[in-house]
Amino acid sequence: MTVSAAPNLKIDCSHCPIRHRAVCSRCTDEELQQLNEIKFYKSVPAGKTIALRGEKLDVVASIVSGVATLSDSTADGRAQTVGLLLPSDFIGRPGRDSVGHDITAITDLTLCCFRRKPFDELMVETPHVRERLLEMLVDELDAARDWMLLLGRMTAREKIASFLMLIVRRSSLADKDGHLGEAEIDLPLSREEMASYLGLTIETVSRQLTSLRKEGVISLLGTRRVLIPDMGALASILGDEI
Amino acid sequence: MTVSAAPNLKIDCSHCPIRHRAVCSRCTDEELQQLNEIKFYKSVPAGKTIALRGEKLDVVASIVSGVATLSDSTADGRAQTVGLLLPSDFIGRPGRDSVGHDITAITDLTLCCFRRKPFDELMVETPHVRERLLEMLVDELDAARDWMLLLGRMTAREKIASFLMLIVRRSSLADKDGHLGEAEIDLPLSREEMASYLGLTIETVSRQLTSLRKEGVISLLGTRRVLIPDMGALASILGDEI
DNA sequence: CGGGGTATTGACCCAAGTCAATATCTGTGG
DNA sequence: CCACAGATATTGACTTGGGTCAATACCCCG
Repeated sequence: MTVSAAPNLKIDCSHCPIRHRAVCSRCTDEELQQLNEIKFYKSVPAGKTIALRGEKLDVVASIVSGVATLSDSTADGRAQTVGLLLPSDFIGRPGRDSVGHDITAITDLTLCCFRRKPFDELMVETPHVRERLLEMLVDELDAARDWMLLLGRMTAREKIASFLMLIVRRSSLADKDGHLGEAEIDLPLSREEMASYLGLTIETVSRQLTSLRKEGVISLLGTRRVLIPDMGALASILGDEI
Repeated sequence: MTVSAAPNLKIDCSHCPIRHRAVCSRCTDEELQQLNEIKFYKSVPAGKTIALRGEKLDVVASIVSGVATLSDSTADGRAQTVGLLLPSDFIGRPGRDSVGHDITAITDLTLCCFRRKPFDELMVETPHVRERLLEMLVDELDAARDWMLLLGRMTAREKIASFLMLIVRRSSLADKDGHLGEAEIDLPLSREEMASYLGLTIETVSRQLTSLRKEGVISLLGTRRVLIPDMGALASILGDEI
């Protein structure tokens, strides 16, 4: 899944799989050329902590492939995943040189990195990057708030259904909707990671998946692959009647 | 608490109580003058819905005084407050002309408003506004994610303690810290609104406040006023040992 | 001083957590 | 290719924190 064993090999932006969604999506060919000159790829192995809350991080990056999480935890160690970073998502907070939450590679990652200084300079000159970053930030804020509804008010069953729908939505790389018939997805997270993201325990995640399977809402093809024969049935769990 | 019965009376920016925290806090005198020309005040009565999710809103605003909330709800009506808007906070999403979540005035509000179009134009010209808005957005995203930890992992007791500490932090207008001895605050929210913000029910909020009172961690002076004789005791509920 | 909203308190219940026992994958070395 | 070990996932039995339902109490404000 990673682009190459040679970590610093650049692929041309025009062939980049996240070209149309990432922070560079609005750029002209000329602007892409500028980005191309300062970018560098980096591979991160699964499980690696990229940065801890408060640490300095003098690179920003787009996720080209793989999955990372943002997480926070209480003083006694209870952990909550507060953000899921999928391909095209951006790592780094504009205007801040430290990270707000722990960043962890869940799978092997390929990152398209920029040193903060040249990136910030470039942001001043190329409004297309600046505007897209602002837009992505606003989207993330909305998504975080939507997730607050899930964490604060939804039942375990609704949380699982919401998560499956999120993965369906994000796993079709193009944003063509549809998704009203059948869908088949690979879960990017283990049961433990799902539990952390949904504010549940492993056992409850497992039980709810089993229960949805027994009701025929989903089929489990191995432990990570899920077939959803009817997205409408899943949506109706959230009361979104068709 | 509102500035005036005449809603459109402008006060001069240099005397504005939120001058040093709001979106205009970085502005030079000259830039303030520009803002001053296009701003207008508006009063909103307590309880009024300012906008519903998805609605167009062609003004943006800073809260000068009063409290508003952002909220979201499930199809069957369970509601979660996803953001608390206090004086100096900003209403409106840059680059979007619709709102992402329901906005409600909790108390009477005084807003410092700008029509979106002239504000957007001004943002292009005055980097100080643009940068401050970006910074505020990043802060809001961090705060939303911190709240996800509260909603997903904290006990009712910890939620209440966190909320009280948040109000202590925000109610001292200046950001001088300290807050390790005594503090006395006015709760800006009713029990119901607190419950909505904390992902609890009214009854649980009430019971936890009673329990903290019985233990001497807080004193309730009437229903809205809280005396905290020792902030350290409150902080230790979150495991933040001194 | 009475009435509607707001808050507290009590009794009971249940969804999800905890603890514990298997079961099932996955990868490694014989 | 199989056996084995460690990690991951499932399932069961039991507990519990916080929800629900219901009865007061409180508190402004006309």
